[in-house]
Amino acid sequence: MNDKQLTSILNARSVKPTAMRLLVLDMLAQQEAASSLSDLEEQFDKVDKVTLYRTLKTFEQHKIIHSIDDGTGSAKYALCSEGCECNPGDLHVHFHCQVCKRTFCLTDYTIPAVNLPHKFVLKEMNMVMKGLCEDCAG
Amino acid sequence: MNDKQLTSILNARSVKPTAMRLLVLDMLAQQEAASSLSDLEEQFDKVDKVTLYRTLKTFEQHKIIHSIDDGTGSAKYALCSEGCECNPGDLHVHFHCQVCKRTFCLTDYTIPAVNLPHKFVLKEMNMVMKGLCEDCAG
DNA sequence: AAAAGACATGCAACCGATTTGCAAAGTTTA
DNA sequence: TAAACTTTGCAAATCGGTTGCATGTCTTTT
Ligand SMILES: [Mn+2]
Ligand SMILES: [Mn+2]
Ligand SMILES: [Zn+2]
Ligand SMILES: [Zn+2]
Repeated sequence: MNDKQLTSILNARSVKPTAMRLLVLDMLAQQEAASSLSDLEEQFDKVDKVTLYRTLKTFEQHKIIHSIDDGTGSAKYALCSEGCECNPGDLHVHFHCQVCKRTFCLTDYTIPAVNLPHKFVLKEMNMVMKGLCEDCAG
Repeated sequence: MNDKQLTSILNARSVKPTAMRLLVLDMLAQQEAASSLSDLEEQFDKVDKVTLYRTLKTFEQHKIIHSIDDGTGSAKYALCSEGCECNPGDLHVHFHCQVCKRTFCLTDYTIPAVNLPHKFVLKEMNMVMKGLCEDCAG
């Protein structure tokens, strides 16, 4: 993705397009699986972990990325689709491969509805499937 | 639950019923919501966190309890139902209340099936709903 | 019963992921 | 330009979870 496109994503979410943010956004856009803070840190020649951390926080707050709790103990991050508001209706299932350890957004798989007990109010959901991904299932 | 019942639960899962284990199991049986290590620690007058930790690990390995990753950063534990083998089929949905911070087992709500993309193999699942529990929804 | 073995417990210290504090650098505003 | 605000970098703290190791307890063997 070119600089113009990256900048416009940030602008659309009212996040100032600093050099650092453009770099991080670009890197996120290149990933095929969701990335942890450490994953991203490794892919930079030199970057401050805390700045990266805060950049991700900012992105998350402005719905540029969403964080995924796949149960591994380290949060993963992936780009939100354009116009995503991270509402329960927008949410998709995530898949964590136990072999290659990658976590994928199954963006076409919406989380099935569960009707809760009486009076419970639903605000958020998290659904993670674990097993073998297509590459590892052989 | 009386000592005899607690002992038989442990025996049924081949876990030696030590004084400590009986105490912990009794405490778990009294909870209406899933408990974290710290939750349990607070409820004892005096207990070593590591011993408590290892007791929970042992219980989990022997399927006396299951652990719940509700996304709060601290694992919660709750008793398994009798004869539970923690298979994908046995699994139920969990609900975390964002107000009172309690996490509940919705034992009657099985996780709905999602048919994964071609070649993906499912081994485990985790589904957590978040929002307001019946007490907090008012 | 004494010795040996096996398992359980307690305390200290470590670990990885995340978060905070604070000062320096960079930007925007007046 | 000077003040005000935001972003960045480095150090250090926090937090939940985990490991190492010595001690205690209970069981089995001699
Ligand atoms: Mn996703
Ligand atoms: Mn449960
Ligand atoms: Zn894989
Ligand atoms: Zn509640």
